[in-house]
Amino acid sequence: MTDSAARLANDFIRQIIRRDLAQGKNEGRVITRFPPEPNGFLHIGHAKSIVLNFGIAREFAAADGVRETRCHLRFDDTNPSTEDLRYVEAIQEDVQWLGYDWGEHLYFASDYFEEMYSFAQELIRKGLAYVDSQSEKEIRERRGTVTEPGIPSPHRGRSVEANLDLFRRMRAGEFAEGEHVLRAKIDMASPNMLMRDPLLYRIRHVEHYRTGDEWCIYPLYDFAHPLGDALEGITHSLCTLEFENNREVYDWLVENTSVPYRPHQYEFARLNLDFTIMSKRKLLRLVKEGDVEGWDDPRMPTIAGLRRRGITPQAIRTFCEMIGVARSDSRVDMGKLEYAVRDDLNQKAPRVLCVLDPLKVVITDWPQGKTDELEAPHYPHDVPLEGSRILPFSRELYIDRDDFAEDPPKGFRRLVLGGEVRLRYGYIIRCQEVVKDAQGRITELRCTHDPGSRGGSAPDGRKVKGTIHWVSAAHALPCRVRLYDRLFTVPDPDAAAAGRGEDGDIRDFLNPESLEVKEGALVEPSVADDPPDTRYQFERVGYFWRDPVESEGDALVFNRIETLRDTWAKVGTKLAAGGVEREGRDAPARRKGRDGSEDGAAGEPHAGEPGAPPELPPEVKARATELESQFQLERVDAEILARDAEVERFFRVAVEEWPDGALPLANWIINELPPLQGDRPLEALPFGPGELAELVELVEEGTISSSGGRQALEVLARDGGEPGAIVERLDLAQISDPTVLRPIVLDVVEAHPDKVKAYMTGKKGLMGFFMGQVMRETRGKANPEVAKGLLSEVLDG
RNA sequence: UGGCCCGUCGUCUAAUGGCAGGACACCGGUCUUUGGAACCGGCGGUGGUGGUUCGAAUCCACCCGGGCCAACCA
Repeated sequence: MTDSAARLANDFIRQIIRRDLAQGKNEGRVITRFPPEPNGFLHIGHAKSIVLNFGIAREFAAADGVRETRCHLRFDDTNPSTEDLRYVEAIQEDVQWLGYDWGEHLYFASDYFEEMYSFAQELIRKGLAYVDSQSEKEIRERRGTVTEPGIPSPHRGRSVEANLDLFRRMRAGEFAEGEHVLRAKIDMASPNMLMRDPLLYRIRHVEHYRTGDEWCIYPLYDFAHPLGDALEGITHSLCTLEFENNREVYDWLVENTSVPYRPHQYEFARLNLDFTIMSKRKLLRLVKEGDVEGWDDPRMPTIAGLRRRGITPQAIRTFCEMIGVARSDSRVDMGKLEYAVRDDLNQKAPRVLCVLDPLKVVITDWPQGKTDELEAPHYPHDVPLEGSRILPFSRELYIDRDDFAEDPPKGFRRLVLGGEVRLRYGYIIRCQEVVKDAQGRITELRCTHDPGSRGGSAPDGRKVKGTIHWVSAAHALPCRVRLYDRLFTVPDPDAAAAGRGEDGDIRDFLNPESLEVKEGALVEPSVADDPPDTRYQFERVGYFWRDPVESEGDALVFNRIETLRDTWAKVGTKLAAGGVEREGRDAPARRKGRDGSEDGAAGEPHAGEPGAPPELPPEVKARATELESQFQLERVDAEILARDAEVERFFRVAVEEWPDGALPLANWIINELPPLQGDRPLEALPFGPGELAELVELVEEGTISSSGGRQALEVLARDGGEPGAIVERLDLAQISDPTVLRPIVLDVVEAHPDKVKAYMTGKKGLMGFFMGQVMRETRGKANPEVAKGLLSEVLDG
């Protein structure tokens, strides 16, 4: 597998969509949405969501059984005090720049205010919402805590008429902010805090950037979001993990209002990237406090920042596909983004020469005033693009200061006194003399050249290890180069700040060296003719492009998009670590690895001790003891059965049906039933203890295999029925006859000669593979002992 | 602490009861007029303990660790 990106993504969300499609849900529609709040700029975490949502719409358009796919852009603008048109515009620009198109499906939650108002009235009429007139503080205090239930509002019992009237007057502007709110009437004792009568509407006498002063009541997220989704016919509403608890409210709302569609919410892990932050609020603060130059500062993780830095939309999309989509909290290594950026630019960036820190080189045997025009290709041999430019070569040149060493570290392949080096596309030169100023600083190198090496190849075929970049002093263009590094000094600034307690501040972990400006850099003259948005590789240095903001007019200001991989810098770091006083080029500039992670974990707590059994209510314990002695069950099993009276009853009735089957019945009830049960109560199952007993007995007596038993149980749990009949209908009778099984076993073995060889040479784990094949062939009907015996007979000789 | 969710190489992510695989990173090598790219090879993982099963990363129980929830934010 050389191209992982080519492999179609199959994350859990796409699996759900495929499943829904296969089951004919939503009439073959796959409709997603990206729902930003216009209260800040989008960042790379949003890019993950954009690529997911728009990517799904694009991808599934061609899938089987699909009638329609699309992805909406919906502004979730229900909070007038933080939102602004300027953000709406910036967000649209960012989404488009990333390469996505919402077509005509641009929506605003604020466009639904009237409809939402009607849904609120509907809830009131159904007795499912009420106007609460407690103060904000009272509401908060009476919500209870995670361990204690809340206290119902004294206004919870208001009549439908009173609620309707009050709500109408809220809208009419008769009340001040905070005087009343509209609340859903759900459950003040719910273990899910969000279900404790969530607020639906609040009064805000604030002008909304779109609806002006048309409204003075505004819906809250929990109310507006599901309704917006439903109104737009969203089928799969994808959001991040922190909204997990909100799903219960979401479902409650779409089930209790007469919305046209029934959308479903699925949550995935938001993106966390090392050495940066993703909170819009915190990013806004960096902007406001001047820590960065704006939302589009190239150090920012914002789309605008990445764009200004020079990163391409393709690189961001690739990155998003590389990191995948899952449900576990994660933190992605910067290296992954860097890889995506380099991989993209390597394929398209023309190569040019630029000297960041110039050191003068005089070619003493080069005639004064003579200029040689060298043709240099824009791309290396392995990039399939054409193009070249002219590189002027003259007596006075500049090279980068760290491409010369008076006292070279081991392995140094660049210029040294008395040594040779190749000037890229130019000549091989030899350093004859080092000129220093009064302070001992090197000011000039005096070199001679090999006239026969024009273009860089030695006429006599001698090996010149080093090749360095250079510019001609008389022709080079002065420029400013901005080198960016990570914004923070620690991988997880939020955690680091939190680790400092109350007054922890992420700004304490800002990297003071996140921007280094090279004022006196010199770039080859050819760049003057290029389009201003050209992304270059400055050979041996990194990828750069002209800063679109600072490069007004002729000013040449370059941003470093990304460094090149630099194995020499790594050697330098290692040498330094080994106590050798040497530094590779740039070595200290980039901190690799997870330094700064502070507090080394001392004294890991030990996991896995058996641990005291959970403290059960005495009554449960007593019933467990009873079960334990009555049926000779293991204590743990007895307790599991006793924990739920309904489960215990189920078990007891089943045992009545089959008195000898207590143990297997307990096993099946404990281990096999729960996953099939889902969230249905036992009583809601389409079968009872009698059927289970019958089924388990069929397994125990060998009529069907345990695998067959599980298959039958699946059917039983789904459709109900009579076990014997199911076994009959599905043809699940166990195959224990060796004469029947043997040919199947032989077939399986013959079909996999390579596996057999591997097995013979010791890979015994393959027995599971062969068993699996036999089971597959027999649809789980093979008697495992017999099959295994046969297999072992064949394979082990 | 109540509820919900999540634990797979250093990192991200597959395997949906049947061979623990890929990517990034790292290490070594080949090649090289970029210490780039490419290519080849290597290192390295199912949090723990029990149980169910012929077979468990996957199902069950407990433990450990992590996340989210007590805004009139989203």
